[in-house]
Amino acid sequence: MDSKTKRHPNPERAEARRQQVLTAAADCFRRKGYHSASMAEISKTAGMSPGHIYNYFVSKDAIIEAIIEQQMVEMFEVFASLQARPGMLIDVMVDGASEGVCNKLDPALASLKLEMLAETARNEKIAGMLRCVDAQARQRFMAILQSERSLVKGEPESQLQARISVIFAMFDGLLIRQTLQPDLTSDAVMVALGPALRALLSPF
Amino acid sequence: MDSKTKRHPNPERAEARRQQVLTAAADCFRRKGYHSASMAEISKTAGMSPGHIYNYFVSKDAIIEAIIEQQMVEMFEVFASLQARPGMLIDVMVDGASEGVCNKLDPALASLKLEMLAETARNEKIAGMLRCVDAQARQRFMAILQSERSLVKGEPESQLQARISVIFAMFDGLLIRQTLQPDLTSDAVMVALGPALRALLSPF
Amino acid sequence: MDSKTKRHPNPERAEARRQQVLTAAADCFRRKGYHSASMAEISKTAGMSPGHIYNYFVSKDAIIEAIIEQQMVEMFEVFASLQARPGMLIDVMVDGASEGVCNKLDPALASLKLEMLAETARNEKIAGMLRCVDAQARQRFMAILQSERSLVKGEPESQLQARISVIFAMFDGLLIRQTLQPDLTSDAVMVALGPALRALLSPF
Amino acid sequence: MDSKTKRHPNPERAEARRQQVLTAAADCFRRKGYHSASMAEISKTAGMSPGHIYNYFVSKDAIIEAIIEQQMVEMFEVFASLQARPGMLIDVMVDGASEGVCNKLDPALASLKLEMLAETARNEKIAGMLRCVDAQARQRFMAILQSERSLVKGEPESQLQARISVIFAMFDGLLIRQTLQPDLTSDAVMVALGPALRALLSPF
DNA sequence: AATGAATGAGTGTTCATTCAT
DNA sequence: AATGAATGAACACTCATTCAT
Repeated sequence: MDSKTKRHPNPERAEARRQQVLTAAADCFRRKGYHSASMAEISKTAGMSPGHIYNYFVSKDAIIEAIIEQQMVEMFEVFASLQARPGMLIDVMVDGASEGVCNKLDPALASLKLEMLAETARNEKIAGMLRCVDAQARQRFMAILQSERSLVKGEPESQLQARISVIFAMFDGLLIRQTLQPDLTSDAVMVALGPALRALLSPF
Repeated sequence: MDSKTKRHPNPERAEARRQQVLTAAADCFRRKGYHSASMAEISKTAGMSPGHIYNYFVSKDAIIEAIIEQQMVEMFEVFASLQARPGMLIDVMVDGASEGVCNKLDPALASLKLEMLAETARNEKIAGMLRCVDAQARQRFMAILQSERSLVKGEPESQLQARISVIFAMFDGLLIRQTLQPDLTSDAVMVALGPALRALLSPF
Repeated sequence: MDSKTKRHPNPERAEARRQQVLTAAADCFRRKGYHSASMAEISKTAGMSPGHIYNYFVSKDAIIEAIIEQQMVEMFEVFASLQARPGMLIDVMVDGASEGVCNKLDPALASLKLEMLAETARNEKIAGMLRCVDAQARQRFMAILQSERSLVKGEPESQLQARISVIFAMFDGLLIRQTLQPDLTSDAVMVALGPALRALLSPF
Repeated sequence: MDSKTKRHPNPERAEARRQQVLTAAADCFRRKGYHSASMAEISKTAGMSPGHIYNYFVSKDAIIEAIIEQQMVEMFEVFASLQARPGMLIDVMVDGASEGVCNKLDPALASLKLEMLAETARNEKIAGMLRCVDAQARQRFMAILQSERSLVKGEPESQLQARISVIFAMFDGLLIRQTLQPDLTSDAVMVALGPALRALLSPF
C-alpha cells in the first residue's frame, strides 16, 4: 500500500493530514452515503483542496478502505478488553453488552457501517476486507467461548460457531433496527437482549 | 397518482412490462447497488429501451419504491400465514423460523435489502416506506405476542416491545451475516437460533 | 407538398383531421412555445394518437409551417377588406387600426407569432415563408398608399417604403409590448397610435 | 446568492472566464435559439469543457439570465446619456433615434432579443426580468417626458403612457422588421420614423 | 505541500419519430 | 384509418480525477 501513495518527507504531518481526510470522509459518508458524498464535499469538510487529497489516497475507494482498516483496529481493542476483564464470561458479556448495544445504535456509526456493508455487493476489495475482519472477530470470540471462563467450553465447535453467528447477527441486526426504529434506546433493547444473550452463552 | 403514470389501454401487457422492469432492476440493484446500476443497464436487462421504462415508472426512484412495495406485500403474507397456523406460538415460531432464516440468507434478497437499507440514509421517501412497513410488522407481531397462544401475553407492553426489537434484530442481522459469511447455512444457524428464540418467547 | 403526405381516400375527413391537428398545435405552441410543446401533448389536445399525426404531417416542423400558411391566408383577407372599405385611406386606416391593435394584443396570438419569429433564426424554411408573406403584405400596402384614396400617393416610392416599414414596425412592436406589458389595453394604445398613424399617412 | 456559485480565489480570471461563456452563449443562442443551443456547443464555442461552465453558472437558465442582466445595464446607460444631452427633448430624441434604430437593426442583437422575448412565454423568471427592466425603462422615459425640456410635459399621465407604449412598440417592432426585412437600413427607416417620433413627442 | 481550474465520461431523463397491429 | 408501444439519440448536469502553478 505504501508504494501506491507519494512519499512524504515529513511523515508526522502527512499522517495528520491523512487523519483529517479520514475523519471528514467518515462524516460525509455517514451523512450522505458513500456515493452521494462528493470528493468536493469531503475536501471542504477536511479543510483541504480536492487535488491534495490525492496525495494521500489514490482514489475515493481507497478512503473507505482506510476507514474500514481503522475500524478493524478499534474492534480488536474491544475484544482485547473483553478478554482482560475478570469473572465468568456470561456475566462479563452481559454487563459489557450494554456498551456494545450503544455502539450499534449510534446513528452516525450505524449508517456508515450499513453503507460499507451495502458496498460489499459491488466492491470485491471491500467485501474481502470486511469478511476478513469478521472472520478474525469470530475466531477470537471462539477462543473466548472455549476458555475456562465459559459455560459452554465443552460443546462441539460447530455448535459454538452457530452460537457465534447468532450472537453476531443479533448485534449486527441492531444496525438495521437503528435505521428502522430511530427512537430505539439502548436500555429498552437490553431488557430482552440480556436474557437472549444468557441463553446463547449457556448450554442448551 | 393516476395522472403520474401513462394510461395503458392493455393493462395485462403493461403489467407484464412493469414486472419485467422490476425484475431486471432488482437484479441490477443487487449486483451493482442502486446508484451504480444505470438505467441503461436496467433497460438492457429488461430487454427494453431506456426511454420506454419511463412509460411505466416516472423515475429511477419510483422503481425501487415499487420493489419495496412488492416486498411489503410478501411480508404481510408471511405474517398472515404465521397467524393461521395452529398450536402454541413458541412452537409455531421456532418451526417456522427455519423458513425465515432461509429467506434472510438468500444472497440475492440479502444484498438487495441491504442496499435499500443503506439508501435509507440518503432518501427520505424510501426511509419512510421502510420504517412504515417495519412499524406495521412490529405491530402485527405484538398482537401475536399478546394472543392466547403466547407464553408471554401477560408481560408489560414495553417488555414485549423489547423482545420484538431483539427478535427482529436477530433475523435482520442474518442479512449482514449472509454478506460477511457467504457460506453460512440455514441449518447451522438454526442450531443456536432456536434456543435463543425460545428464550425470547418465554417469560424471563 | 402533396407528395410528402399519404394519399387519403376520403379527402374531407382527412382535411378535418388536419385542421384538428393544426388547431391543437397552435394552442399548444401558444401556451408552451414551439420547442416545449411535445407531440404527445399536441396529439392529446387533438384527440388523436401521436402516430396518426404523421399521416398528415411529415414532421413537427411541417405543422408550424402549415400554421404559418394559414395565417398568410387570413392576413390577405384583412388587406382585401381594407381595400373594400370606402372613404379616404387615412380615415379607414385609423378607424380600422383599433381592430388591428386588438389582434396584436391578443396574448394567445402574440406569443405564437413571437415564437414563429424567433424560430426564423434557426429554421430557414420558416424564415423564407415569413419573409415571403411579409413582402407580399408590404406590396399590397404599397398599392393602397399609391391609390387615389391616399394623401401620399405622389410621394417617392422609397419614402413610401419607409412609411410602410415604420407602420409595420409599430404594429409588430405591439406583439412585444403585449409580452412586456400584459395589462396594456387596445384603447390605451389607440390614444397615441392614432395620431402617429395620421402622421405616417400624411405628407411630412 | 453567494453560496450558489463557487468562490473564485482569482476573481479576474473567473470574470474573464464568465465573459467567455456569456459571449459564446449569446452567439449560440442567436444562431440556434435558446433551446437548440446545447451546452456542449456553448462549451465548445467558449473553448472550455461542458463541466467547467458549471463552475461559473448554476444552470443553462442562469446563463441567459446573466445575458439579460448585462443588457439591462447597457440600456440604462443609454437612458442616462439621453438625459445628459442638452436641448429640447424632441430634437435630442430625433437626433438620437438613428443610433437606437441601428441598434435594433443589428441582426445579431435582434435575433438574440427575439429569442429572449419568445422564451418569456415558457420561463417565468425570464419573463419577470424582462418586464421589470421594461417597466423601469418606461418609468425613466416618463420622467423625461414630464421634464422642462418636453413639449408634452403638461399632458395627462395616461396619455403620456400611451405615447411611451407606442414609441417603444415602434422601436421594438424594428427587431421584427430586421428579421423579416434583413436588408432594411437605418437610414431608410429614419425617413419615416423621424416624423412619426415628432408627432409622438408633440401635443396631439 | 498545496491549490483549484479544468476535464470528460457518465448520469437520469425527454421526445420526435417509427411501426406492428 | 388509427393506435400507442417502442425506440434511441440527444439533452442538461455531476463528479472523480488530473495537472499547471
